[in-house]
Amino acid sequence: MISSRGRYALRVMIDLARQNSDGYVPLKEIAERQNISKKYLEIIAKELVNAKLLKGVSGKGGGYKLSRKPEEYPVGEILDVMENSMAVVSCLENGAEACPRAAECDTLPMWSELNQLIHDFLYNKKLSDLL
Amino acid sequence: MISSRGRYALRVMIDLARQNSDGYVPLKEIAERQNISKKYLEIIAKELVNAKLLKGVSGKGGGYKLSRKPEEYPVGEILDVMENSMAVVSCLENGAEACPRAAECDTLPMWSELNQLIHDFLYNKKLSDLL
DNA sequence: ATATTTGCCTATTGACATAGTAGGTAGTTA
DNA sequence: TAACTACCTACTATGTCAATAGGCAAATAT
Repeated sequence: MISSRGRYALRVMIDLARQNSDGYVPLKEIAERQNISKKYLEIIAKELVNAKLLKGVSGKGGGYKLSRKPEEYPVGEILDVMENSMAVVSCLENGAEACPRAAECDTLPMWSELNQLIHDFLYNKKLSDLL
Repeated sequence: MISSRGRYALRVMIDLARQNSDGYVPLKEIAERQNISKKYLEIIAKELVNAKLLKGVSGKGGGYKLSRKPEEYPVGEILDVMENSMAVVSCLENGAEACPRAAECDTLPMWSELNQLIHDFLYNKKLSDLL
């Protein structure tokens, strides 16, 4: 299940893509347009900056802007930054310890297949497809 | 993310399908074979009985058995019983209150599409495919 | 009848993630 | 120097998940 953080992050990215100004857009404006608590969006924006998906500049005239063109953001990448894990089962999480039952597990192939299906869907979909 | 409850439920169903006896299989045996706490499996088995996926009989000689043939259990149905929600976003949950932003939501079509993809995958896959 | 087996019911615990709030610090421009 | 803006740390409330514990009820074998 995609959390609020992930969904909000997507809305911030969409909002920024729509402003398509070369300048920086303050979070206050985004929060008002999207009707989301600015305080909460700060957490989200910070993580997007850490992951280099956004550029942030402090001070008067500062704010956030996209660091790439909208066509170059896979939706899945944005969600991966925000979500704790996008894997369908915990044993397929990135960095999970190898399951001792893996070789005999009757369901692992199914989970892998589903995981791939979701991954492909979300990485083929681009931010520009949501504008 | 599929929880332990969902994964364990699937293992119980697979185990029962493999015993293919007409009699009832006590949970104690399943718990030992699958190496899962019997107490915890009781919770899971109860829910499967409530949903009519299993038949349970108390007393000596009692236990559980499948109420259909393995080919007639979609994996998705088993998981739906155990998981709180299988929807990718909360606004698509069964019985969710209608989101006021639905008409203008830029991401809803994508979530619906992904939701359908997952649903189809899990309902086309049958318990018999996991044996 | 009675003991044994087995499912079922209620309650509780600890751990963890999520959603959100609050207040303050530091950087940048006018 | 004033105003604005991102960023940092900490806290709280709520909910879900995984698992345990003890006892009751049903059904059978002896």
